[in-house]
Amino acid sequence: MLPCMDDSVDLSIVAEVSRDPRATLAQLSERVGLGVSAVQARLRRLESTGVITGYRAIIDPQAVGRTLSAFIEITPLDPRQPDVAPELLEHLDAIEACHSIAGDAAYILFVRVATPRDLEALIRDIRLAASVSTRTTVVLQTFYENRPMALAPGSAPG
Amino acid sequence: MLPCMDDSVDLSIVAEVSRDPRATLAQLSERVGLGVSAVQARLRRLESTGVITGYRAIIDPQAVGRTLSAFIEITPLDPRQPDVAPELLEHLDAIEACHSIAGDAAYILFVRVATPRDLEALIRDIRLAASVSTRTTVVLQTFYENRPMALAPGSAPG
DNA sequence: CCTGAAAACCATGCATG
DNA sequence: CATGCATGGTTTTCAGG
Repeated sequence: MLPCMDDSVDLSIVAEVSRDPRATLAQLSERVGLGVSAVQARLRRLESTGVITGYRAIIDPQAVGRTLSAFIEITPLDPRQPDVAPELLEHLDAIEACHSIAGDAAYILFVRVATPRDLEALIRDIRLAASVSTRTTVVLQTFYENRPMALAPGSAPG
Repeated sequence: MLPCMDDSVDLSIVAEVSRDPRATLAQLSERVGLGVSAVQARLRRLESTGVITGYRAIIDPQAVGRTLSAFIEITPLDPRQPDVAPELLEHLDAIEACHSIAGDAAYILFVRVATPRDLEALIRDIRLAASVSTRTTVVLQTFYENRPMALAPGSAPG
């Protein structure tokens, strides 16, 4: 199933709700120039068809004690084994993202922990849980992240 | 300024609003066991002190035509130059995140584009805008991303 | 700092162009 | 598929503990 959008009004709704998902339907409706009920119906369709897959608050990692973040590239020790590493690691909640990549490693993770010792423990857990070697790159400073997608009209092929 | 939280009620609010920022104050208030007004006041304080820095809708990249994502490591051609690359690249809205890292490269970017040709153009733009060399790792599959932070009580040092 | 209540506002469903 | 209205729920503010 490949979710898809109808027109530029949907695109505007997605752009607005992407930036400010707590806006009221009334606010959205005047920003996109449509009645409240119409906006509500479209928003619900965008949610149920999987264009909008969820909502998040963005939390300052410092404020919740996750001061250290890192990228961890992982490679299965046994190259014949199937691609089960992501499932084997899913329970480790320090892992924020997991992608398979075209490069030296098989996967890359983005993780957040409190201390270097927590990072050490996490790496050990990852190695044990998924039987992989790891290569860790520590983040020194985050300039920006979670930037909302810029959705120019016409940038979405049907 | 280092934002910080008072107690476990704030932590619960952050955890809940992180997972579901469109929940009503009434819903939050029964999840954390406090009156609606108290929850509202705390939520506003968490926002104004920078613990909650914003809200986002999570959009299926496929649905908006961003089918290709990648990590781009960049290194300034002139190692003496100050750390201006992040500002020089900020206008490129295909860039979702920018971190400085401890590793071979100086920075790592996470980017989303529509096509390989767009990626090619983006890499050229990055090289020109910031006078950097690049090393690109294409994402083949995203297993998960944007996972909400798990906030166990007591995991946030004061 | 929390509570509770009054007023303004918003979401929701349905009937209608 | 969009609109406008009625209604029940939600947010907001403020007085009081």
